[in-house]
Amino acid sequence: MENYAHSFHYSSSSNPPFSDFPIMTTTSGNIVNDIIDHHHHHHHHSNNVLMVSPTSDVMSNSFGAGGGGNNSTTQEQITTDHHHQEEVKSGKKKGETNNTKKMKKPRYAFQTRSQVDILDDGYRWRKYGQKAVKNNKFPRSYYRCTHQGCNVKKQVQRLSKDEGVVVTTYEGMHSHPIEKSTDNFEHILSQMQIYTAM
DNA sequence: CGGATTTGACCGGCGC
DNA sequence: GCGCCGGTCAAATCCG
Repeated sequence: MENYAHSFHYSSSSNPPFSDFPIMTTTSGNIVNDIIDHHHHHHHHSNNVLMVSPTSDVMSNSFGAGGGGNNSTTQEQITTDHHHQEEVKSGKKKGETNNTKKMKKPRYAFQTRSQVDILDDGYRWRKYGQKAVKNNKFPRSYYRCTHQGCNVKKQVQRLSKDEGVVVTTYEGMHSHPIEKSTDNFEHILSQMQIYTAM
C-alpha cells in the first residue's frame, strides 16, 4: 500500500520532494463544531481553503491553498515525512531481525475547520510532545493512541493564518475497536480513509 | 493517588 | 563537522 500515484507537483525548492502524502480537505467543520463546540459561530471564511476534493483532486493540491498567497515557503513542513521504522528507535530498539526496508509510513492528513484542536475521533490519545512549527504561531501536538500494540500516532496543528483551520495528521491504522461512542464525525473519518488508505 | 500533560532535553537526518 | 529541523523521551507537574 505504500505506492501511491505520485501526482504531487510541489513547488517547494527547500524541502525534499516528499512522495506520498494525501491530504484530505474537508469543509465539514460545521459538523465538528456541532459536536464539540456548540458555539454557532459562523465562520465567514473569505478564502475557501477547505474544499471537499475527490481522491485524485486531493493529490493535485495539498497545502498550497492554505498559505493564501505565498506558496513557495508555506506551511508544508508538516509533510516532512522521514522514513522511520514502525517503532520508536531512539533509546530502545526492538531488535528487528528482518531487514524491513525503510518502509515509508503512510500519513493521512485532514484539514478541518474547527475551533478545537483535538477532534474527537473516538479513540483515546495520549499527548507525548509538542513542538513549535516554523512559520507558524501555533505549536504542533503529537499524540499516540493509548492501546496495547496500537502505535497509531497523530499530529494536530492549526494554521497560524486561519485559526479555524486545524490540520490533523494520522499515522498508522488502528487495530482495535473504538472505545467511545463515536459521533457522526467518526463516520466521516471512515469514509475519508477509504480515499486515502486506498 | 494514578494517569494524562507539560516542557526542556535529546536524537537522527539532512543541508551547508 | 556543525547547525537546523522535526520528532520523541522522560521527569516534573497537573488534575480527576
